[in-house]
Amino acid sequence: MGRTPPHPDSSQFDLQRVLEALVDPVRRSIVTQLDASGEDVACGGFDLPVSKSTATHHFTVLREAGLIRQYYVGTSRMNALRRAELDDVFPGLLDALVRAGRARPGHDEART
Amino acid sequence: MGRTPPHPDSSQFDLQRVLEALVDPVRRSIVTQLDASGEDVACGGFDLPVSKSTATHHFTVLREAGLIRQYYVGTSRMNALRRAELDDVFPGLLDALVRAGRARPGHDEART
DNA sequence: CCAGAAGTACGATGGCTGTCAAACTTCGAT
DNA sequence: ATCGAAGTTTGACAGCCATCGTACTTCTGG
Repeated sequence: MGRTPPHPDSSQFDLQRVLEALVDPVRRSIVTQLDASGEDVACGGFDLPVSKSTATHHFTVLREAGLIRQYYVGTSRMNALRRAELDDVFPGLLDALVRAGRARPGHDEART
Repeated sequence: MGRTPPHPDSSQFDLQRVLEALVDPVRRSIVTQLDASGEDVACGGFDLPVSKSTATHHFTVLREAGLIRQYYVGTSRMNALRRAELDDVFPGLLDALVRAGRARPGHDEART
């Protein structure tokens, strides 16, 4: 299992899938935190209001939609935002969402 | 019933709600068609792969999220994209989505 | 070698929501 | 005053998906 899980190529990105991934507040929070941090972040490094197993599920959905890239470092699973590829395929989308999340108090940013 | 139904003020727009509205392919198709047409369109003027009652449901969701404005003309219910207000509150979001829908073959544009 | 940390896998469950058909309401023409 | 067109309402139903706990796997540090 240790090895890197399957990631879609950017040529396979699908808008429907991406939106389904981003419509969940927890997942959007992950993307937002990742974007804000500017660095890759381990699963445990996020502030999420759900159990570990649920978090795993969300990371999987994000990965399969092509939003993040995951790789292992020791026992930690690191997560990287696939910004360049996303911007290439869906120009402006990520930025608009991140901006929107910042502007509106919204249900983003989990826990304190 | 004839009278205009309740519409949220742009100050009440909520990102979560907007995304929940736009994640459905049928609803996104409505928005896309509305954007492409440039004019207000009656409910019956859309090309949708669902029954009338389901369509009514989708229009309601879009209206309550603030994406469209609805008003009656005779027995027809007209739909207008609230573009300016949306652009104001969520800059770039609508454009990014419409562009993305055009670029990727995707599940948008219903029927032929 | 062992304990613990970091995740994953696996069911199970509950709630939401997209879908439809059928009956009803309104408005416009004829 | 009637018929049809355009939507709405209501209720039912099915499928999906976010969530959790528990058990399991792996890797690291002592």
